[in-house]
Order: sequence, then C-alpha cells, then structure tokens
Amino acid sequence: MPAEISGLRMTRQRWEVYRLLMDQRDHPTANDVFMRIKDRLPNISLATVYNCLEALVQHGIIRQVNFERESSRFCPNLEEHGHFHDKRSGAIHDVVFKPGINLADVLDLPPGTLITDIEITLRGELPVP
Amino acid sequence: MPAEISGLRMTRQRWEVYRLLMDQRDHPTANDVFMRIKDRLPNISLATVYNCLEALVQHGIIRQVNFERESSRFCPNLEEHGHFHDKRSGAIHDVVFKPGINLADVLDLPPGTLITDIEITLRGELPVP
DNA sequence: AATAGAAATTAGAATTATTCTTGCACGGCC
DNA sequence: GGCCGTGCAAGAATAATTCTAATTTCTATT
Repeated sequence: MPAEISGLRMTRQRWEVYRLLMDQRDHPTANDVFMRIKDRLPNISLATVYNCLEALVQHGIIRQVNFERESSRFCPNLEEHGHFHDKRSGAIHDVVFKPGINLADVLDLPPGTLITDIEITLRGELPVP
Repeated sequence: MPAEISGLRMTRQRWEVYRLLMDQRDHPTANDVFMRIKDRLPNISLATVYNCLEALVQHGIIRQVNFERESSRFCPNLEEHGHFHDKRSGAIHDVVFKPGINLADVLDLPPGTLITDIEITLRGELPVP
C-alpha cells in the first residue's frame, strides 16, 4: 500500500476501497462497495465507505457519477468520458468521443467560457450481438 | 386552460405548474415551484406539485434536469439541449450544439446503438462581460 | 340534472441516500 | 510511554422524494 496517492494519505480503508474500484469497474454504488468490501474489512462501516469515496473523489483519484436521482456510482476511469446506461442489461458503459473531437468545439457557448466539469449520460439499448 | 396537452388531461393544478414553468424559465426545483405557485393556488400541497411535475415529465411536456445530487430542476425547453451551471452566479443556462452537430455522430458507440435519452451538464464560469 | 366510478388532490407518514455527531482508536513524534 | 491530530465506527439526523389513506373533483351515463 503506497503512503499516499495524489496527496491523499492512504489508510487501510481508503486503499481497499480504491483497489476494489480499480478491480471491479462496473460503477458500484457506495452500498455496493460496502457489501463487497466486507470480505477484506469485515468491520468497516458504511459511513467510512462514504468518507473514503468522498476523499478519493476530492483528490481526483476517482469520479462520482450520477444517473437521474439514483444512488451515486463511482468510477476509477479518469479519462474524459461519458456513461451509457443500457436499459436491456442495466449495465453502465464508459463512452468516449471519436478521436479528435472536443466537447467544447461542438457546443455553442459564449467565447471565453471556462468549463471545469462535464457530465454526459446516455440511456438506451446496445445492439443485440 | 386547454382540456389537455399531449394527451395529459389538464387540471387547474397541472395547468398552473405548467404556466409557471413556461413563464419563469430559470429551472426551478419542485420546492421553488411550490413556493411560487402559492399566489395562485394557496391550498396546493407539495405532493401535488411533485405529482404534476411527474405527470408533465412523463408526457414529454417538460424535462427534469439533475445536477449532481441536488434537487431535481424542471425545464420547459424541449429542444435537445444541455445545461451549463455558472459557478459565479449560480444560474443555469441552456446550451445547444453548434448547427449541424449531432451528439451521436461525435461519440464512439457500437453501430446500432439506440439512444433514447441524453443528458449533458457542464459546470464552469461564463466570461465576465 | 343525478349518480356511479375513476382520477386527482391533500396532509402527513414513510422511505432512502447521504451527512453529521460523538466517542474511541491509531500512528507519528517528542 | 504520553500527547496530538486524523481517521474510524455506530447510530442519529437530514433532506428530497414517494407513498398511503381519505377526500374531492371530474367524466360519462342515465
């Protein structure tokens, strides 16, 4: 376990939460993380899971993703990307722009607008294979 | 008051909620609507405001917009558009694509993907005029 | 116009995700 | 070893939203 990541001091709990997200990249909720992490940390509390996730988000180590008013989900992919929610399977997939495309270039914004944060979420159905 | 809009039977309450959204296009929350509408409907309940907003959303008459985990906001603009949250003023502005741009064309999705719903939210600062 | 049945409204209780509070534990440092 | 700051656990508190049950309003039909 590293002493810190991106300036955030690692603790056992933060590290296990982070590892779990890196290993299971299916956009779990805080409660999903809580249930899955019990194997390794049987005494962790849900509040600690929330605290760890918040600390990781604040330090830019993971991202928090919201769909409508559902529970927040968490994602270790730091690339600029959106999320596609497949109605058929319920799964959430990362979506990226085609090469060379920049969101700021396709939106009609006043010149000089500073964009600090972008969230793109799609809902639909992936083709049946 | 029309008898119905897009197949939704109009009631006094639904109509007033709808009119308020059309007149004050600043993306109010359910509670904002509740407080503002009391002039015209002093006895309306918050639950009814939620019911009316839900009915209007379900019938595609207005749109529900979410920012992070904040209260949902409501918007009568049915054009395809996103939302820009200006950190400086706190205001929310509608954002459209530049002419000729189609989101499905700039995203890297498997061919045959069916998109039923898109949500784009940006956060940042508009230029000082 | 009267009425039965359906749908909408109200008030308040219930739910759910999340945050807060408080007391305890741990690690680093003198 | 003792102190100090930070993190953790457990459960209470909060806030937005939804649900429930009772009443009212509409609609269609007689």
